[in-house]
Amino acid sequence: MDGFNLALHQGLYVKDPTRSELGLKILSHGSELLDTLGLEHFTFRKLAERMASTEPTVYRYFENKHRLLLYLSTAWWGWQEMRLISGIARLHGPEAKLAFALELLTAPAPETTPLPGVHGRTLQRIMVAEFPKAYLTKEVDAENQEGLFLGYKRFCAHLALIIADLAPGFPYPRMLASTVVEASMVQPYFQRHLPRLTDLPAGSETEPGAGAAELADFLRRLVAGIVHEETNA
Amino acid sequence: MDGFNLALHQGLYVKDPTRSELGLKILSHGSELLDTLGLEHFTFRKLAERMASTEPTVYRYFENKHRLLLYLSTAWWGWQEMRLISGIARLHGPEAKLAFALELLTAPAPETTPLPGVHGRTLQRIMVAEFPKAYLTKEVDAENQEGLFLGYKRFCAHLALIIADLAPGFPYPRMLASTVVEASMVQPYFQRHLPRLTDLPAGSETEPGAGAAELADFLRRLVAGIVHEETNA
DNA sequence: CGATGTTTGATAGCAAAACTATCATTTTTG
DNA sequence: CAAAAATGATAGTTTTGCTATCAAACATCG
Repeated sequence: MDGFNLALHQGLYVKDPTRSELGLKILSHGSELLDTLGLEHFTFRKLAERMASTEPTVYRYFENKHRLLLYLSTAWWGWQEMRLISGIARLHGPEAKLAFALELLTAPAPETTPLPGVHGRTLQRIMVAEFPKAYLTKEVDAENQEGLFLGYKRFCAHLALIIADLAPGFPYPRMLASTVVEASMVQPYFQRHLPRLTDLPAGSETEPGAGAAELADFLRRLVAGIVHEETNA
Repeated sequence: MDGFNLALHQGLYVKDPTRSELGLKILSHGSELLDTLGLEHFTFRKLAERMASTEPTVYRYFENKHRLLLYLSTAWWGWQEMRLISGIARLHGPEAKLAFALELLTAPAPETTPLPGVHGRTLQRIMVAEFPKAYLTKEVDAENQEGLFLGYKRFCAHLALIIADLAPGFPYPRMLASTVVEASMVQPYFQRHLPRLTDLPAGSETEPGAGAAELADFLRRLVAGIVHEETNA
């Protein structure tokens, strides 16, 4: 069963894109084009053109490009959550679980996602470059009320649980979790575009995941350091 | 001398806005409106209307709203850098310097900035909500080449130096510095809009800087923890 | 003081983006 | 086969982003 275990919040779309060929084409071509052009230059008109379809058709599935981004984000974090849960089920001890979570956050994504036709790497690049724009808007409160950020919040909550398990007395598990997750996204971006802001190796364009080990090591130290402080206090 | 010690890169503007009344009006009204509307809804047309001026006039000072954001960002980070340098000059030992830097990053900004008519709090809110959009674009490489991110990079470099001073053997001082700076921006945003992602107190709207102490404490632990690990290794 | 250059305002306009409406077709489904 | 739903085709609106033109106001310099 390669189906959709991900129950995506229905406020994300006008019409469920996973339930028709056309919808799936919007997702696959949409993610490719979004990755290529970036959210600012991406338009439904260009997407329709690329799909040999029309603008109103795209609008029948998604209210606007911002909702499409939210949809892809929720799919991403839902997938990450799923992989986290199934991955740590067989593990014992919070250290191992943390290591697994950091691996998930830092390694190149698998090509095959729960959204057929959408490549994992593409989705991952979109998340790195565009995800903050999903919540840095004036509509954030209304959209949060609608539950459109649940995917991200749940993933962070899982990580916070692992951290709390690791350091029972630590007062900021959720803050540490979201800091780690955000760092796992922004540091690879800095590595590629503003390399003086990071210590990750400037690596060539063609090797994805270069520096993943260093980044995971850094994040592990971040958590381990605080835990150590805590247990010493 | 309350003048402009901040030499802002001239690629940021078409015509230096600090050298005319009109330019200063663009900065003061521009920052207010940007804060109120957010980058997406902010337009030069609305700004001109608010200033009782015209659109082409605004374009004579800034190429587009993205450059205005870059200008305000550079002013912000230049100011922060200035305050950091002058603040730590009288301090001895990296611990005290770090504490000062974290205070700068987490406390509500002073109202008076080097840009007359631009309020510190307004600028700070703009940075929290909009700054990532300054670098999360397809033009980032070209703009970085132009030196338009020097302000941010320099501030982070200073912090990285303090961290390196604190933990000479630590291999990721720049990554830690940018992680701390980014967290100091995003956590207050989460506090207000996505509170389940943080541990900062949900506080009422009217108290700015609520949770600043907790945030600074968290960031201090983040750095101290890694240092501790390092000196133990 | 008068000529010259710069700044601003006023008006206009254009191409693209972000939608929405309508209606004819095709496809699906009961 | 009829009814309903999905898509395509076409067209149109408003807003955004940006440029062009020209005249009035203002500054400055010989």
